[in-house]
Amino acid sequence: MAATIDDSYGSPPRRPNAVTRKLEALAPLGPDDRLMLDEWERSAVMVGAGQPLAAEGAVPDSISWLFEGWAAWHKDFRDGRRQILALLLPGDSWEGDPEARVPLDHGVRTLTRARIAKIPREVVTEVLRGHPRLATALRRADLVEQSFLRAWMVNLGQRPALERMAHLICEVGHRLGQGADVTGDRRFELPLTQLELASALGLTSVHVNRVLQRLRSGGLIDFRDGIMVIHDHARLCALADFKAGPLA
Amino acid sequence: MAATIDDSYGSPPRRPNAVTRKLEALAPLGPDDRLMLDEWERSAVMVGAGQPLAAEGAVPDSISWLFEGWAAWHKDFRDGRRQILALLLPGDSWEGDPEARVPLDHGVRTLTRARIAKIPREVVTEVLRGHPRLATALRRADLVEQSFLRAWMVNLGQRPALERMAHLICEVGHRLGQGADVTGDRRFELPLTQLELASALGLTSVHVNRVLQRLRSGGLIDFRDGIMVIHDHARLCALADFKAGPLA
DNA sequence: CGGTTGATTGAGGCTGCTCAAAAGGTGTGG
DNA sequence: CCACACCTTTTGAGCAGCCTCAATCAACCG
Repeated sequence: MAATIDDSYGSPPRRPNAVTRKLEALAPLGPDDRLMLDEWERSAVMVGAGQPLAAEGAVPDSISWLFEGWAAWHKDFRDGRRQILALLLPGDSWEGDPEARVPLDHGVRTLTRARIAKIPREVVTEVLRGHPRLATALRRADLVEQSFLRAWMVNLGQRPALERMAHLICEVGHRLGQGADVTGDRRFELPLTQLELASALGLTSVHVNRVLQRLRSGGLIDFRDGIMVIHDHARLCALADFKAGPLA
Repeated sequence: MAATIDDSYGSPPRRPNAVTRKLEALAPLGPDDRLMLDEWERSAVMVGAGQPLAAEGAVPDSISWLFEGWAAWHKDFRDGRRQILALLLPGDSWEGDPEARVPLDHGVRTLTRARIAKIPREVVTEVLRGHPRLATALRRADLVEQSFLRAWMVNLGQRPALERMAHLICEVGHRLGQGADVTGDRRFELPLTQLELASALGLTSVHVNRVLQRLRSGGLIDFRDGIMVIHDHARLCALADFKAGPLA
């Protein structure tokens, strides 16, 4: 299952890992940078689905990279409700601040099985000193992430459910599919239950279900067994008012 | 009008400017740091209410500090709708990235008359090199801001209108009133129209009006002529499920 | 004094929620 | 191999929070 996440677009074997691919899209890297990332990848461990990676209130002492699988930032309420603040896709990192020792105000947990490298803060700081291009790429990655957060906020604040869902699908498709072929259907794994989608969108799972059916019957998408197929990308983006950021 | 914003708690004259006050609350500053901030303040200019400070798509070449008055990040829609993403209060800054030249994905505009210092990026970078405590304070300020953004997102995604409004009031009161006396009413300027509140909360101005009336008739607050009075702070925070962040 | 902006109120309707139940899938134990 | 529990998806009925449209009123301003 998890192994197919990175390969849903049918690329050649032996390609660089997800982190390298993501960062290379943001800033040119040198061979030394790539070797460093490969070394980090070697320290990655496998974690099951639904595992907490960081609890609200914890003081992070490391930065983690997601080499494979999905995770999410979230805030939980006493009554069981949950808001997903951001999705973490292969290549993403979290616990981003390299210096200030501040407790987290949100939790992080895996959504699928995931391969994760946890690098102590000091090591990252030291490595970045000797790898300026890597540092630039990471800074840009942070900007991109914040840009997604703002778009997500607009989504929650301003869009009705149908468009909100369409926007999430466009965002994920865009983040995953930088190398997608534009003709024909786009297809990717979206390993979220309807309940998790609801937590991300600020809706109930019942309503998510009905919204997905409307998108399906409109011929825009298909979503079954964790596979999202976009039939009409142009119309979906128009509906969602989706605009790709300047960097991402 | 604007001159009273900083003085609504009736403090002695000649106290440090808003930026210094905010940063000192986050990390200890030295006399040299304070002098630097005073120097920056001297370069501040007055800007009218409702003026754009940065347009979506612009590539920022400076970092700006708000010494007096209010401003907001926002995203506009074609149809005239607007989402306010964050409020900027006296002491806050924006266009925060010191390096990457990335176009803004949101606009910034004043909500009131405001006094603003615009410092070129290179100057800031150079100054921070020689003022490590200032650099620490600014990094922490950035963390606090991101924490507010996440809380705002939860607000938009999960809370019904009444609680959403209560949460915004608590947040603003908290950010403004670090030195407030806790007994009796809390009172501060909230120079937003109901339409602007609606843009911040993802509601219509009509509904904002009704929600304010409910809070008023419940004895929780009073809001007239841009002055917010909190009668029952404990109940308001409980209603809003407001928790102050670890730093702020 | 007319024009504009913001606050307020009312009527009516739709979106999205709550409550409830059933169906399909999957893993577990007997 | 079946029974059972559990999770996810799906469907229905009814309700209410919030929106839309519209009009009125107060305050300010040229």
